Amino acid sequence: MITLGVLERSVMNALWESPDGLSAPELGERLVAAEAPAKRRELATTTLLTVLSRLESKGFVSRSRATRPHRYHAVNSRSEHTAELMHEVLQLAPDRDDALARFVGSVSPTEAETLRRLLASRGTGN
Amino acid sequence: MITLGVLERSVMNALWESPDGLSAPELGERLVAAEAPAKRRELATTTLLTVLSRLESKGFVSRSRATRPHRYHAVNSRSEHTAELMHEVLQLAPDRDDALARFVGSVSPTEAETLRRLLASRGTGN
DNA sequence: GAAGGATTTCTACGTTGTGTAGAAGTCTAC
DNA sequence: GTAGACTTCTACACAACGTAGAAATCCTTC
Repeated sequence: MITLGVLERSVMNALWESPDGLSAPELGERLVAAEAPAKRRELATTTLLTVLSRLESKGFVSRSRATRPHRYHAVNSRSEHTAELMHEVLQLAPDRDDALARFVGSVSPTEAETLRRLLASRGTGN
Repeated sequence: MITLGVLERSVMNALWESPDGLSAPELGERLVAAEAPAKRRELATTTLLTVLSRLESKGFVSRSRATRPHRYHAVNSRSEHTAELMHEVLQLAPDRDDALARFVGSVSPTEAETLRRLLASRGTGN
């Protein structure tokens, strides 16, 4: 399964919260700001560029070369990403229905309600 | 997130399909049998023991030292494991409801039906 | 249109997780 | 108590990730 390292995840989080995308230097600012003051630390811009390139290869990030500090965007929203991951996980199980049952059995009542509403608005599917 | 390597996953699959657990040599047999004939290949028993130990550290496997070839059991069923993973993924998203919505939006009609049935039998939750 | 600084790409190294298994140690049946 | 089965220890290769300097490229300005 495609998984992300801790820095990669921070980067994605920053991008997900920036609808207009970010340049590498802007990204740097966001990341320091997001860190707990105790362990704030600068990351070299080249470091971020490397990570962004890798995320681009993985298909999580797209880059616009139009402007000079290139701008990077998250390809999918965080919700889409999460949903996709959940599907990947589910796909790995041969006993999908059973897994779904376990999953539903362990969601919070609030989430169960959300699910019900969503399924209702989806139509019966039959 | 806790993720498994490809051999680790094969091992877990074998264990999930063996309610009575497996010893390392038994596990070896299962694994060769499960491989496509083209690339069948023996794994040294020590290799399997290493992997099993690591899985034990990760909490996925328990071992019984009562008998001499130790017996290894999966701690959780595959469905439980899958459901747990799905929860982990969901937990990482700050916008859980949104992620759930995306998820539900992309399940197959059959799965949607399954979900409805499961949610119905769960009670309203209110 | 050449120079200089900003930006990106290339290259590289340390660390960690996983696959792999031999060597060394331990246990049990005889 | 010893041989052989079994386990633990140790080790190495390889990939992914974090990290960043060196080298190359690209605008801007003179």
